[in-house]
Amino acid sequence: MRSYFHLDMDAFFVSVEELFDPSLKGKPVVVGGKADQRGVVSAASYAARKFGVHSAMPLRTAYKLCPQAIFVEGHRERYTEYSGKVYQVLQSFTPQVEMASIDEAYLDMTGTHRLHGPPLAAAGSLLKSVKNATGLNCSIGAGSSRLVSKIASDQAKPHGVLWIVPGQEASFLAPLDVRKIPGVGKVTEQNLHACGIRKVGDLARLEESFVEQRFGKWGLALAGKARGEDAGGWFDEEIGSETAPKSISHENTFDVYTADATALDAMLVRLCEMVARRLRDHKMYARTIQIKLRYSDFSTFTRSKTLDHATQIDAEMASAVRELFHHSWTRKPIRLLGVYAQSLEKVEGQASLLDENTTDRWRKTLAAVDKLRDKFGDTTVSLAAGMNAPFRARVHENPENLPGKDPKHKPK
DNA sequence: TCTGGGGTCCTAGGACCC
DNA sequence: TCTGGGGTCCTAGGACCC
Repeated sequence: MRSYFHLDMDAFFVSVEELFDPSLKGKPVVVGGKADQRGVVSAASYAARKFGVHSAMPLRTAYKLCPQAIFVEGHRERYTEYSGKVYQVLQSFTPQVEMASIDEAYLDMTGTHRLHGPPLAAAGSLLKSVKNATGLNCSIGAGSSRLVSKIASDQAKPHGVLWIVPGQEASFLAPLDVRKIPGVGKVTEQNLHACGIRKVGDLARLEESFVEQRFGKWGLALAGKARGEDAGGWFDEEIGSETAPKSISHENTFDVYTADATALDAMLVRLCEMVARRLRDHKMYARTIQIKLRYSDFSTFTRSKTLDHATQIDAEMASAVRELFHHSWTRKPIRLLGVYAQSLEKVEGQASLLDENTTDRWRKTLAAVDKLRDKFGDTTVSLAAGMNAPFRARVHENPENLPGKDPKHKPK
């Protein structure tokens, strides 16, 4: 019998902000941006949730529901730092740890009974260790599958522990709404409701053949989940197995919608630079390049192109992106632009369009550019001219970016 | 309700090949 | 020139998660 923990931080972003500003404690707090900004709620404190505020909700809606809430900008670096601290605690508890996102982790506890004792006691002491080391609350679910432990941690919130005794999985799951199953969102919930399926128990009772013909291949996986099994897909993978990224992307929503070709081009190039930089950091190459356009009416289009060789060079990406963009843009004002790198490979494309010599010069140029950006900030060096002037990187004469002006980027 | 940004996975049609 | 079937790649879109 296998044994898993799922640990989930309670209102993670809000709790980290409270560490830096204790006056926020107990108050309705919304992390994500100012109340009148375009954007959505990243996290809401429990006090704010009482007013119906929840993550992914537009900030303006949150303000209407709870005008007295304190709206704060997020601090990504802080969350990453504290996520790392949590990971350290978990690592010292057992090596079989996998962070599933910035604020949750799975632990494979199989065979740790002699070391840590029964699940409930082990989870309780882990909860305390996390609190002591970070000052943050979490909740832990324990069960015989990753899926059951995940659903259990959700039921345990806030700051609780819930162990589903082996054999009791079905009776634990049966009364829960189908929406509690990870992977069942708004649409699937509606589809299930339309068949009269509201509770996990309703789903578990159905014939497999019926579920398969009604919901396709993953309907089968769904039926398995209703019984608490890690059936197929991601849940089946071993805990701690390092996986390389499958895609790398950046997108930007404009404060003011724009149809200005120069501004749009500059944004596309910037997005390419950010994506290509991260490809180089991962030592990966992309064979498929995709763009995303969103117009002011929120209609959204994607266009992609598979290159004959994989690349990690800004200007090669930019030229593919420009081509895609100019073939799809209707010249209406744009709300969002995105650039995506897919079909990632660990090795460089063989049939590069550029000859060896050129490729090599690029490599050196980009390595130098990456260093400059590390030192002076991402916007210091731009290859905005792209293919037209590939080796004339421009250092902006912006005093903000010069050494010594910004204490964050002290020259070495 | 007036909707961010980073991802993963799945589906489905068409091209193309054997 | 009326037309099989399977496999793989490419492309577009969408559901879902945090």
